[in-house]
Order: sequence, then C-alpha cells, then structure tokens
Amino acid sequence: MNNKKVVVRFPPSPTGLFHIGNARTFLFNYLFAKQNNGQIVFRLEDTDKERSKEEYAEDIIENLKWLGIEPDFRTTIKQSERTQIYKKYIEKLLAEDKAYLSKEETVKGGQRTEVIRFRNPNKKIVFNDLIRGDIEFDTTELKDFVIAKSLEEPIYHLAVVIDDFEMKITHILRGDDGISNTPRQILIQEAIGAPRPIYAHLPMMLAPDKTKLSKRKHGEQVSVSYYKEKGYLPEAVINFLAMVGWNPGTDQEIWSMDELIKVFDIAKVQKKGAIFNIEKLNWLNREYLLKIPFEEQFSIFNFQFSKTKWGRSEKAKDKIFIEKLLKIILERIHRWAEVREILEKGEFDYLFEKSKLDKEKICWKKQNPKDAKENLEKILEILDNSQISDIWKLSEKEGKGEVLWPLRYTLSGREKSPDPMTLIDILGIPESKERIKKAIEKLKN
RNA sequence: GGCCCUAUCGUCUAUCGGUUAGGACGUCGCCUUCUCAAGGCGAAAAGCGCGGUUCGAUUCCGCGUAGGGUCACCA
Repeated sequence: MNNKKVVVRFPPSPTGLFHIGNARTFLFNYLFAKQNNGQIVFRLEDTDKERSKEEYAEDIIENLKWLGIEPDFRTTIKQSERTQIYKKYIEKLLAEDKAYLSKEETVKGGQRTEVIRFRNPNKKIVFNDLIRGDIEFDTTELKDFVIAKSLEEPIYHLAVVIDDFEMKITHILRGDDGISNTPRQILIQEAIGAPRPIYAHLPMMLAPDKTKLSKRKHGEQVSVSYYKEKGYLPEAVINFLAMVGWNPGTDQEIWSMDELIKVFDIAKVQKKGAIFNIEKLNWLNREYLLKIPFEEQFSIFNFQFSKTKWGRSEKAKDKIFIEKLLKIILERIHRWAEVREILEKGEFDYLFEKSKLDKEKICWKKQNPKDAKENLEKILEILDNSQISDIWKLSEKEGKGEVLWPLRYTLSGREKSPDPMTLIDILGIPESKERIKKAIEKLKN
C-alpha cells in the first residue's frame, strides 16, 4: 500500500451517546491500525458548542474501553481547544484569496454578519476508495461553501481537513455517508497544501427498516451503553460487529479480537449496507455466555439475582439453591439482564412460594383424577421410603404422562416448567412432599 | 428533485466465468424420559429485470428498476 506508518483516527462528536454504528466504524479502524502496527488518534469533534456535552464524551470513552477498542488516549484531542490553529489557516486562506469574507444574513438571526466562504475552483474531483474504487464528483454544485462562521469558528469540513493534515492521518476509514463530504474536503486539502489520505468508505449498519440507525427512529438500541446494560458481553458485540459488512471468507463464526486483527482484510469489506440482525447477536452472545467459567457465571448471576424481587429473600442466602437456579435459567437466556427480566416477570415464582393449583390441570390429558391422586400418593411413598429414581420406574409402569405430568404440575403450578426431577432437586424433599400432599387434598374434593 | 453509492435465501454472507450456488442466524419438522428450555438430526429458503461480451454468466459491460446516502453558518 505505502510504507509510511499507518495513522488512523477515531473522531466522534460528543453530541449523543456512543452510537453502535460508530462503534463498528471504530472497530474497523482499530483492526486496520493494529494489523499494520499503526497509531490511532482519538479526536473529539466538538466544534458545535450548542450540542456538544461533556457527559457524551465520557460515555464514548467509557464504552470504547468496555469494548476493548481503545485508541491511544495520550493523543486525545479536542477541536474546541484548537481554535487558534484553525484561525491561522483561515487567515492564510483569506490572504491567498482562496477564501473570502461574505456579508450576508445569518440563517437564524437575520442580523447582518460576515461568514467565510471557500472560493470553489469548480473542478472535477476523482478519488480512489479502497472499497469502491474510483469515485468522481463535479464540485461545481458545491458552490462557494462556508468553511467558517468567523475566524474563531471553523465549520466541520475545515477543522477535519486541518486536523487530519496536522496529525498526519494516512487512512480515513469512515461511514459511507461521508462519501459526499469527500470532494469538498479534498478541495480544502488542495487549498492548504495537504496530501490526500487514503479513503475507505465503510457500508452503513442499517435498522431492520433498511434506513440509517438513528436514535429518533430506532430508540435506545442505537447506543452502545444499551448493550452493556442488557448484559451483552463485549467480546460478543465485537465479534458480531466485525461480521456485519465484512467476512473473512471462511465458515468460522466465532472470532476473538486477536484473530480478527490477524485476518481482517479491508478489501473484503462489503459495499452494501447491512441490517443489524439482533437475533444473531443474541445467539452469538449466548455462545460466549456459555464459555464463561462456572465461578464467574455464578458471580454474575448472583449479582443479577440480587437485584430482583427475590434478591433479599431467605433463598438468596442459599448458595446451593442459587447454583441450581443458575442451571435452569442459563438454559433460557441470551444475555445476563434476562436473569432479572425472567425473575421479575414471575416465571419462576413457584420456586420461592407455593402457587395455586387448578384441580383439572393436575390430571394429564384425560386422566381420571382418582388415578392422578393414586400416582401422587405412590410418589409420596417413594419419597418417604425409597430412592427418588424409583419415580422413573413408577412412570414406566403407570405411564409417563400419567405420573410425570401430575407431579410436575403439582410442584410448579405451571403447565410449562423444567422437569419434575429437577424441581424436586431444587425445592428439596420436604417442600416437595408438602406440595404433593396439598395436591392430593385438592383431588379428594 | 440534483449528485453519489448499492443490488445472492427473511437476515448476515461464500462464490473472484464453468458449483447439485456453500455456511450461519431465524423459521419449520422429527428425536431426545410428561410440558417447557437446552441439545441432536433434518427440511424449506436466494442470484431484481432486459440487453450485450463470451463456447459458457450470479460473476464483466450498458440500460432500466428498486433501495439507501447526501445536499446547513450540524458533525
């Protein structure tokens, strides 16, 4: 490609929570920089004083750390602190008559002010894109565009070009919504004598409605912090993001960051926008969830559990119980916050308190209540005097549904639940017996 | 609307002129000790249209069509 040291940039503007699409763009920059031993410049584009907020900058940095795609924060730069630098360039452009002061009404006020416009040479610009090849624009349609509101207030395009020049950025990998910005930025580069960096416009990540992911239309799911809160794992999010719009060409689905750095190939990046498929993220996240060592699973689970309505119950102190609960719940979640969600919904309330039984439902299909009662009595007998596994023998003799369904329903009060042996195990024999007795009473009437 | 970009299963994608068009998610079916869940096995499911180029096009070119992006004194 070229033998200069690769320098890429992360240039978010802190006007909102860290956007998931931005995270993917950053990831691609990160992978590209790392595999080329390059440098990553982090630059806060906060020239819009009205919309830029410190809390957003913090959210971006925090989530970059969470995802593990940290730039070199020693090189963090804020555009708001560089006005004097931009001013020098603006003055030079003015002096060389490549830009001029234009007296006109402000868009908002209506007051007579000055604005600085770029003297457009009105020519054709062709630039090469690593992903799309040559792209041609006629810049005439851009007119004499504004590059600064005043000497101290540069507009985005100017600030970006100056910064990329001064920071010796070699590669600009950005979303393809930046394609149409490229010609005017090239015009500015040429005016200030900056070399042209290598461009690569990445396809956008789209919502299921095929439009750009936006907070307004698509809600909080566009923020990286949403995924952290919902209990997704950063490794899974990274893996997923990398595979949207890019593919190494193999059938492998699970990739670690180190593997991605090795195998990433910018030439294989897709050209078309890709829909963010949360179903696949969920699947992937579960794969990662299952790979976590048990001790760690336990502590995360315990933390989630402590925040539920049962978090302060007696059961919460019972480690063995929590372990068994983890086993049941882990089978039905894709992300950690679902532990809370499932428990709050009351799906497992019967493990904490007795539930009401419906006499009809104790019986399996068209089973006679008397038979159901007899089977439950036999189970009681087994629990008192024999091995629990004898319940299997009983079910083989009397019919699986006829034995297992009444037992399971009796223990859970639900038509759907884990199997009865698991329930006896988690409830304990004394509690199980109580519930069975209750059901037998019910069937007598 | 102007300009720009894009076009393989519902979705993410493989294919770099010759393939029974492959994989994954999801969906559906079957199996797995009653119901779930998890797991196993299996199935359905795609080259936008029309012209070229070529012995041969999903693949290359053109034109349509469709979708997206962008048109600020926002970034």
